[in-house]
Amino acid sequence: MSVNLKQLAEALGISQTTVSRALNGFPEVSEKTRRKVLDMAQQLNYSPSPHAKKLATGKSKTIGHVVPQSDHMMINPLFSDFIAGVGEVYSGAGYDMLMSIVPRAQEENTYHKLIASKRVDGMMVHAPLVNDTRIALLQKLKMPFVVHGRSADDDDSYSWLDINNRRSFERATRFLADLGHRRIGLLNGLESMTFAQRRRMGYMDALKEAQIDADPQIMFSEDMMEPYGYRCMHKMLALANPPTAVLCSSILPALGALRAIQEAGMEPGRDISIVTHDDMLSFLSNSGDIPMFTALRSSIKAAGKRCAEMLIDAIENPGMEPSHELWETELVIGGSTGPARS
Amino acid sequence: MSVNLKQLAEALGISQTTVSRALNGFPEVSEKTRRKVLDMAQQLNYSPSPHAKKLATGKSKTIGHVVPQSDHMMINPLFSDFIAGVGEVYSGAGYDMLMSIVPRAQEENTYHKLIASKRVDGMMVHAPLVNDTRIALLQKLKMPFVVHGRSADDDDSYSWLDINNRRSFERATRFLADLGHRRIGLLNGLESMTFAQRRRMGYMDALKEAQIDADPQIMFSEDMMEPYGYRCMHKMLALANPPTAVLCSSILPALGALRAIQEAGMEPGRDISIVTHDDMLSFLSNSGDIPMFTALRSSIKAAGKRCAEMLIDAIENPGMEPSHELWETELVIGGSTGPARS
DNA sequence: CGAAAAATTCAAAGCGGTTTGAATTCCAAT
DNA sequence: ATTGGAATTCAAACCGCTTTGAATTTTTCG
Repeated sequence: MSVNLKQLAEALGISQTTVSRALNGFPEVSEKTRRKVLDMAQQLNYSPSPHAKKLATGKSKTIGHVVPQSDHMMINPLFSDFIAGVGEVYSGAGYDMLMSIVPRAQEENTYHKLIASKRVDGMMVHAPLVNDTRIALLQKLKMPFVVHGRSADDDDSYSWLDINNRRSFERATRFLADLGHRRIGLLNGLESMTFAQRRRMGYMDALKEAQIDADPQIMFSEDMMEPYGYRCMHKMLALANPPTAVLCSSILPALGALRAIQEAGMEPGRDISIVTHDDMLSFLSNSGDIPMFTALRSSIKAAGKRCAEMLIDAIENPGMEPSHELWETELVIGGSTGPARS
Repeated sequence: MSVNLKQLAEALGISQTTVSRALNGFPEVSEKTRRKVLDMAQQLNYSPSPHAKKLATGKSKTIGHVVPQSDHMMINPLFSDFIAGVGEVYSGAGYDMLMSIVPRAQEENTYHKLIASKRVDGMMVHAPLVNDTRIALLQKLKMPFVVHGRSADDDDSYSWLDINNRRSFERATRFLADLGHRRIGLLNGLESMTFAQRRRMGYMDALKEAQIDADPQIMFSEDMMEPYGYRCMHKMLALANPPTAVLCSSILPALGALRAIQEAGMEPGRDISIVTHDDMLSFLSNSGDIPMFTALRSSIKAAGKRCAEMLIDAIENPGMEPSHELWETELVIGGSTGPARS
C-alpha cells in the first residue's frame, strides 16, 4: 500500500541519501535522478513518516495552542473563530495544530513540556494578561511565538498583532458624545486582560475631551457573555439617571443589553443607543444594508489568519526581528444609534 | 537540563533495555533496580522523547479532529464547547489533540493522510451526515473512532454517543400542544445532518398525535445562527395566521426569534411561547431560578467529555465491541412558555 | 590525454526510544 | 558442591528518516 524510504531506494537501485535529497529539493542531485525518484515515489505511493522525520530533524511542523480550561476563553466563542482562521493557514502551510486544554495550574508546566519534548515548533498566545508570564517564559526558552493582543504598550521585544483598542473606543465614545449623549455606559470585558484596559482608557479619554465625568455606576467589567449584558443593562435602566447610550465590548453582551432594552419597551436607536465592538463572529452576523448594531468592526478570524502567517514566518526564518501589527477598527453605522433625546 | 535514555542508563551503570523496562513498568525488572532507575530519572530530569517513542512503538498518543473549513461547524459555537470537554479528558489521560482545519474537498484525503502517517491513534467524528462516508472510511482503515451523533438509526457497527433527538422534540411539541397550542413553528437545524432529521420526526410525531396538520409555512431548516431565528420569526409573525408557539433547535436562533418577538412588541411566554434545545453553551447561559427559555437541555461539553472517554477506551482496548450511549434531554420550564391565548 | 575541479552519489552514523534473543545471576533442590 | 530453572540483565537490531564525510563519476581545461 505504501512504502518507506528504504524500499523506495531499493526499487530505484539508488542510495537512501540521494533519494532523500532528491525528495527534499537539495541542489546537489541531478535533474535526471530527481525525476526518476519523484516518479517512482509517486508510483509506489511513498509518504515519509512524520515521526521519523521529526526525530531526525528535531522539527515537528506543529504549532501549539495551550488553552486554560475553565477559563472563560475556550468557552468564549471568539476563540473558535480565531482558531478557524489560524487553522486554515496552518493546514495550507503543512503545519499541524496541537491543542492542549489544561487546568490553569498546569499551564506553565504544559508550555515547558511541549517545548522540552520538541513537540511544537512555535506557540500561539491568546488573551494576554497585564503582566503575562507566558511571554517571558517563551522568550527564555527561545520558542517562536506570536501574541494575539499585547501585554505592555511599550514592549516590542516579541511579535504581536492587536487592534487599536484605545483609539477604537475613544472614537466610539466621541461618536456618541457628538450625537449629544452625555451619559454613556460601558459594558467592558474583564479588565485583567490588556485589551479591556485599553478600551477603558479610550472611553475615558473621550469622556474627558467631552468634559463628561465618568460614573462608576454605569461602568462594568466582566466576561463578555450575553447574560452579563442583560443584567447590567437592566440595572442601569433602573437608575434614577439611566444612560442614554452604552458601549459594549462584544456583540454578546450587546445582545443581552438589547434584550433588556426591548423588554423595557424601549426602542434601540431611538430611546437608547448602543455601540458595540464586533468581532464578526460567524454565527452572529451583524450585517445587512443597515446592520442591527452600530459597531466597531474587526474580523477576529482574519486576525487569526494573520497571526498564523506571522508565526510560520518566524518559525521558518529564525533570527527574524519581531513584527507587530496594530489594526484599526472600522466604525459601521447601524440601527442601534441615534441622537440623544432631549 | 534534561537527559535522554542513554545518558540515564550510563549514569546508572545499567543497560538501556533495563532502564526502559523499569520506566515502563515491565514485570521482569527487580524492585530494587526500578527504584534506583526511577529516582535517578527524577534527579536527572529525564523525559522521554515523544518522537522517538512514536517511531519505535508506532503509537502516537494523539487523537485527530478534522474540521471542514467554511463549513458551518467550526464556525459554530457548539463546537468549541464540545472541544473544551473533549480536551480536558485528553490531557488528563496524556493524549494530545491534533486539529486539522481543511477545505471540504480535502477532508477525505486528510483522514487518509493522518492515518497512513500514524499521526493519530484515533479520530473523533463530528456532525454526522445522513450518509456519512467518513464512517465507512474509518472502519475500512481500522482506525478507532467515536461519532458524536449517529448516522443511520440501525447501525451499531461503530461507537457513538447521541442524544435522543426524536423523543426530545416529540416531548417538547407535546408539551406545547398540551398547553393548548395548535400552531407550532419549527426552527430546525440543517436537515442534512441526522440530528435535525430526527428532531423533525419527533415534532411530526407529536403533531400527528395531537391531530395537528403540519404546515410547511412555519417549518424552517437552516444553520443554527441568530439571524436565522430573527428572520424566520419575523416572517412567521407576518403571516395571516402566525404560530402561537415555536420550537428552536438551538439557543442561538431562539435568541434571534426572541428579538423579533420583542421588536413586535410581544411578550414571550404570554403572547407567544418558545421552547428551545439548549446545549448549555458556556457563554450563553440559560439558567437562574426561572431560566429565560423553556428548554430541552443537554450539556454538549459533558457529551464531549464522555465521547473522549469512550474513544480512549477504544484505543487502549483494541478489539472491544463498539459502545453506544443515547442520552435523554431534560425539559426545563423557563419563562418563555405559557398557555395558548384563545 | 591527464590532472584538477566540480558535480553526484554513497555508506554509515546519528536521532532516542523499544524489543528480541541470548547471556548472567540467583537460588532452591539434588 | 552441582545443577537446573526462574529471575534479571544485557548487547544489538530496529523504527524511518537526515546528514556527515568520503568515494565516485563527470566535466573542464591546460
